[in-house]
Amino acid sequence: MAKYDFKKIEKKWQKEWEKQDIGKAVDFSKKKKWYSLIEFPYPSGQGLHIGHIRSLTAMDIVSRKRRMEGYNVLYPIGWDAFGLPTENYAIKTGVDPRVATKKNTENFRKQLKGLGFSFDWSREVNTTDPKYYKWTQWLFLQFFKKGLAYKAEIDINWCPNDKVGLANEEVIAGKCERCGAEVEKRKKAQWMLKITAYADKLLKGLEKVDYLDEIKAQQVNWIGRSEGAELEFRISNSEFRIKVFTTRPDTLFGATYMVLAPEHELVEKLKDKISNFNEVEAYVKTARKETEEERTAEDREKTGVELKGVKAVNPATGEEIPVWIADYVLAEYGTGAIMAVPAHDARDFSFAKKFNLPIIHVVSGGTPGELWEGKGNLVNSRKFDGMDSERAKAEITKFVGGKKTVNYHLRDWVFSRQRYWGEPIPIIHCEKCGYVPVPEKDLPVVLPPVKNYKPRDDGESPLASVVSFVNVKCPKCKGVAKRETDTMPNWAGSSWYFLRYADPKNAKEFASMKKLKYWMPIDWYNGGMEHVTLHLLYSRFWNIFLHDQGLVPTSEPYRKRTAQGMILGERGVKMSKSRGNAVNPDTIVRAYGADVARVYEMFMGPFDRAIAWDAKGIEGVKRFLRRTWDTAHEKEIGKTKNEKLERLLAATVKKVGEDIEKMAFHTAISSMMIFMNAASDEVIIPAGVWSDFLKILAPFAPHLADELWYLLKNKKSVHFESWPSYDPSLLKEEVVEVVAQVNGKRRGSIIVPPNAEEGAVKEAAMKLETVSAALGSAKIKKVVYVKGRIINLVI
RNA sequence: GCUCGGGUGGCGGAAUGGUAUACGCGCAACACUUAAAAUGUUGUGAUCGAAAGGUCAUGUGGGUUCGAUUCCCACCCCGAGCACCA
Repeated sequence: MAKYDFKKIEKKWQKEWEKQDIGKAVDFSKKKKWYSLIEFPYPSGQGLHIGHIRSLTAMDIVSRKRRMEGYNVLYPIGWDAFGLPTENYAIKTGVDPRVATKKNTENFRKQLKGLGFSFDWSREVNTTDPKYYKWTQWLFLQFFKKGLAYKAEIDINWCPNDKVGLANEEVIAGKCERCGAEVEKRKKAQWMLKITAYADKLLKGLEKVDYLDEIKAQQVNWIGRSEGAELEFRISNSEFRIKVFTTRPDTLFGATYMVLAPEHELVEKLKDKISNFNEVEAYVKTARKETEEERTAEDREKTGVELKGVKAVNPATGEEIPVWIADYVLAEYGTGAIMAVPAHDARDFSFAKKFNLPIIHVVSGGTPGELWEGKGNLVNSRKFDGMDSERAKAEITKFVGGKKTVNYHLRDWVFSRQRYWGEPIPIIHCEKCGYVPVPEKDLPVVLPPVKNYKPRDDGESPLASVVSFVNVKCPKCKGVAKRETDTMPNWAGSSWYFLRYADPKNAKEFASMKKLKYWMPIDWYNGGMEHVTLHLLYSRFWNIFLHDQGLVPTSEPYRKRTAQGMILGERGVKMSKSRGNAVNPDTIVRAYGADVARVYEMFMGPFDRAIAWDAKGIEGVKRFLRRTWDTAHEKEIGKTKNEKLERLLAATVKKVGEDIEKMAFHTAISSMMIFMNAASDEVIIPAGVWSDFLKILAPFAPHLADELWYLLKNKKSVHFESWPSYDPSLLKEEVVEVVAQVNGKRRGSIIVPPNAEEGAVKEAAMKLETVSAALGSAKIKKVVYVKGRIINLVI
């Protein structure tokens, strides 16, 4: 018997599949369509990560099963190739990112092909290809034309040492990742996308999609919808008013002071009235310098300064209350100002304690003088006394002429990067005409070559140094104008790549409506947990927006979204180069083969849970596949009747089919192992049983399954076969073991037909010595009989 | 603090109201071998027992039930995400 030579087999079938184009997705096929998606990888210099295999294998299994079920399947692949690591590599070595990207994608392609994934390679996309990013730019302009892309002064992370604007992920604990210098905030005009305009749609859309609960929860959390009221407070002896947002208008009578964010515009406007303005100014300055890290640190002592000389009037009581500034109030949220109700808000409470501000209890519950954030009936609230707090919210809002409003934690999306390796933002700035979009015929705005990839000392992108790129004619007035030199964040290309897969070669549109109508929405999207907030939210935002413009057929892009757990290093810590515990996929594939690598990664544990790599565990899977090979060669596969095996096969087909849909791949594999263990005990295996087993094994271990399939003298690949069905009557056993219990405790068991009647079973059970011993002379009070399971005698 | 997961043998884990510990790893004994590896067979939660069998075990404490890993209540611990969001 030939040895299981996975190297030879895997190479052979990979070549054969390429020839037969088994991953080919056919546009407009009459078959039902199925679209499986994985997050397209970032082609890093390190090559494929062991974790990629887990996600890609899972969707490969689903895709292969769907093909066998008769679907026309789209399972595409591409490269999310813009981004920092390649750019940093260019800065360090001077290697053109285009060159590095080409090399890296070639390596990734080779690695992925070596794992036998059934991608439609003809639809490969690459976000750094001008033919691709032409449309990323075009899509940005659609946002611009609808007023959803705008420029605003916002804070960026600035490294004073490297003189460079940093991406959030480059700021580690408030310090520059590269040089360790303390990161500062700096104002810079940035392009923004108005995702907040879609907050409600992003929230509502979640109701009709099938995402893992924790994924939905994270999205909901991130959007952070909060219902409340906007109330106005008059400032004494002044025409100014302070607007506040509150979720607790019912506590208005307990508002004993107000707080403005240090950045609040009124601070400057009230300058003349503020007697301690020097102190105030100093506080604002420190607050501005503080890093996000410091400002939001846990258990931080509250700080603040009173605006002396300024009083606000509580609209409910008519009483004057002091106004403070403090950094616990955020300028970007709500109105940037709050009414402080120390008795019923933890933050206001600790602030009031520190600065000796009055605490007035206005909702019953808790102890007066102490914090109470729960509901109750109003007290100390004049005519509202006794009213329950829920109703009082509306009544008091009405009473003081406020209005109901909704606020979101979601912020607009900062869409500018002062970086080289990204899509140039296709905008021209003209003194006369303002921001003018680059005309469609001039797209793409191609990223020009540069000598130095490092952002400039003034914080501008290296593109700002390319004179021929910057200086252009205004498309509108033909006067002198300057090109935008900011590039897009790496989220841009990944916000719509799934649309391009439907029509990847289209030179006239980002994708044709006809093809989008055929393929969208994505039926199943799997990826990492680390992308379920931002990437998922951003791409949903783009899709919903494009749907509103009539450019894509569905509002939500993903019908179903799941996430795999991370693969950790051997002792359960994160895999990393620095820890030296990273497992190299190439080594694994070379030593064990692609099929073992695939099956092992699916067998390790529950798919959605993080799990530690186990060098020993992979041996078990190796044995399983080798045993399958041995069985195929040693046993006679032929004409025979074997009811036991037929029953087991039926149960296995059912289990594997159901488990794939639940992503319970590990139990699917364990049930195939059980079948194999039984099959290897037989001398002759019925050919039909063996064929069906190979079919259900095929999505998991596609190479081995095909090899053994051809061994049976089949002419076409197992991957063109239909997913097997099973005879449900085979699942019914002819005899069953019924456990005999006395008072719920197992005392023995009896073998009976599945439909045996209670009387007969009871009689048989009582004949058991162990049962009669347990019963003794006691009287049976009750009998609980569950057919095929248990009989419980209660005494 | 809030939200979402999770806690079961030496280890990864299975079982979603009905035989707890499937499957795999590890370990032990045996067979094959000059030997080792590989392979195969058998065993493997703890504890008492020569055995038959008993008792105890699914984070902790309570509850519902004939019966709870599974359902309910309270608590403890671990992981992930968010977080001075008014």
